[in-house]
Amino acid sequence: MTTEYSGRGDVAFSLKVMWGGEERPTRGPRPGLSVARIVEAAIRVADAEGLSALSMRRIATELGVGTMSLYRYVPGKAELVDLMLDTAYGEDLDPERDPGQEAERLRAGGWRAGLEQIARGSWALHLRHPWILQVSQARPVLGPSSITGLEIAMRLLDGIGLDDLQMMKVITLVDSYVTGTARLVVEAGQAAQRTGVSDEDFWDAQGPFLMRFLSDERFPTLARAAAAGVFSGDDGDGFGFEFGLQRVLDGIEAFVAAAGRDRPAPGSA
Amino acid sequence: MTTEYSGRGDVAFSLKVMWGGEERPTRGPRPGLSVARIVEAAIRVADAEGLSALSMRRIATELGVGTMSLYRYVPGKAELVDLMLDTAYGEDLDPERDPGQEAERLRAGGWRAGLEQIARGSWALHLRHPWILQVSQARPVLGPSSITGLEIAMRLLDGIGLDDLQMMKVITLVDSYVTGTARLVVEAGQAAQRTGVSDEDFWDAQGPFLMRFLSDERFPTLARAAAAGVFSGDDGDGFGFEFGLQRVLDGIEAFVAAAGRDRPAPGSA
DNA sequence: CATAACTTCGTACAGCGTACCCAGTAAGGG
DNA sequence: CCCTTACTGGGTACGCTGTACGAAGTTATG
Repeated sequence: MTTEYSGRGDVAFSLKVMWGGEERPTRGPRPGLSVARIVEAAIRVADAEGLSALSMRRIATELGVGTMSLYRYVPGKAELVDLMLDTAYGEDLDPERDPGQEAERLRAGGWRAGLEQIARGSWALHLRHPWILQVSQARPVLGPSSITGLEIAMRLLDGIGLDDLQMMKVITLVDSYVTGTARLVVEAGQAAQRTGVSDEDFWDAQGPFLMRFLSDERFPTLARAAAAGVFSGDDGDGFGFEFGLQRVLDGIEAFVAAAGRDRPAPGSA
Repeated sequence: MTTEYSGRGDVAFSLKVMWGGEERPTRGPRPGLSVARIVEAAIRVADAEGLSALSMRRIATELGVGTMSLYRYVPGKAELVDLMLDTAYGEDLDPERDPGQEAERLRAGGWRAGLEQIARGSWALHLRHPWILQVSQARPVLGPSSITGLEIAMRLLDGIGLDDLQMMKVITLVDSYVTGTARLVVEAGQAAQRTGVSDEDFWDAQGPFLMRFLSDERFPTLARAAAAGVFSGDDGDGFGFEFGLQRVLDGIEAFVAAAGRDRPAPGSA
């Protein structure tokens, strides 16, 4: 389960580091570490071993320093997680291009293609950094990367006939769908590692009970579906990600078309 | 963040208790507790104080027993979580009605209305038991409640022109959307309690940085949207749940219509 | 060169899940 | 009837966590 929280602790600290960068103090010995290096190591550990393996001691070992040295750079684990998140979100952003240019690029193939590309990017990001899904983003700390991503998405949808609130809801819809599905895939993929139970042992244990409900007259539809191979795991479309994404985009497209009929977008007839 | 895992530990035990019930041993003193009472207490604690407050010691205190007594009934915390999940899933199920009857009832207003009702039920369940979203269901332990829910959904969609795999993908799509959105709402709602930072303090800390990007020329669209009140929190439609649900259902409806044209459902012309 | 600012990091503490073990209780067999 | 056996209750202890505190070492400044 997830037990790490974003946006707790010293929010001001996280924000300052994210937006401002670090400034070197003048006196005393040179710092042997940096916030960036700590965040990088933390992401490395979380990627490889999962969020539950991410302890301050583990990060310190990774960096070859004492545990408490980390607290010279970061107020606590909560702030570190904030920084990890914004750093990960920033991976796909080109610092050379501002949000306007990026949105323009995405618009080239139409807003639907652009939205699809954003969704696929987010999907890949979550598969690359599965721990993100375990961070409860109760109060998203608005770092530059997440803000930039949001601006790009809003700009992409701007002028197609939706008002600001509708644009926001469309973005939220796509994001909810992507994260909801990513959760299923990520968790299934890491099940063996995380639970300490191998796939084989798990299904050996479930087997007798599966047989039980497959032959139960109360579950005929499931029995038929199981026989058709529905439960045989990944079919190459990560738990129906592509299928669902197209349905979601279809639904949004219908809405945009209806909104355009009610109130034609500027520039159209 | 989430750090509890379903489907680890003694899976066979969880399944046995879920499907079989407990049998009383003959010798020795009568057990003062029962698995059901422990699960109930655990859910109570998790509902009220969040998953991070759910410790074996806390449950024992709640029940007025020693911590280690719990281990007479449950092999460990992992199995307890399995049982909590299936118990929660079972809340909306009427034990008097079998899946077939329930599906029939849901079909009365058409498959779309039925699916909408399932989605809304799942939505309410997640808001009632927010901790469910923090349990990483890497390997879902197939308890009777989750199986029954799946059978009902499959039966509802049966015969409308989709094959088994397509039906499953539709269900997965709706479920992903609901859980993805529920996560946003639940986490936002419990932010103050969980993070130990009040709404006021949080926004006081974010404020200066919000101002910064709202006046930044790189984020004009966000600035406009913020002025339009897009960020002012819940607008009565839990982060666009209803909006998104209708878009998702629209997308599914279009797909079903297309599938029906290709290969007419049995019973139609 | 003394001082103040800064560094590293060992130790300690409370809380976690739970392994181990012993004491107490009640039913079954002689 | 009582001893054996199976069971329940739960105290103690261990290794893990995040992190508060403070001691010791390093360096730029007055």
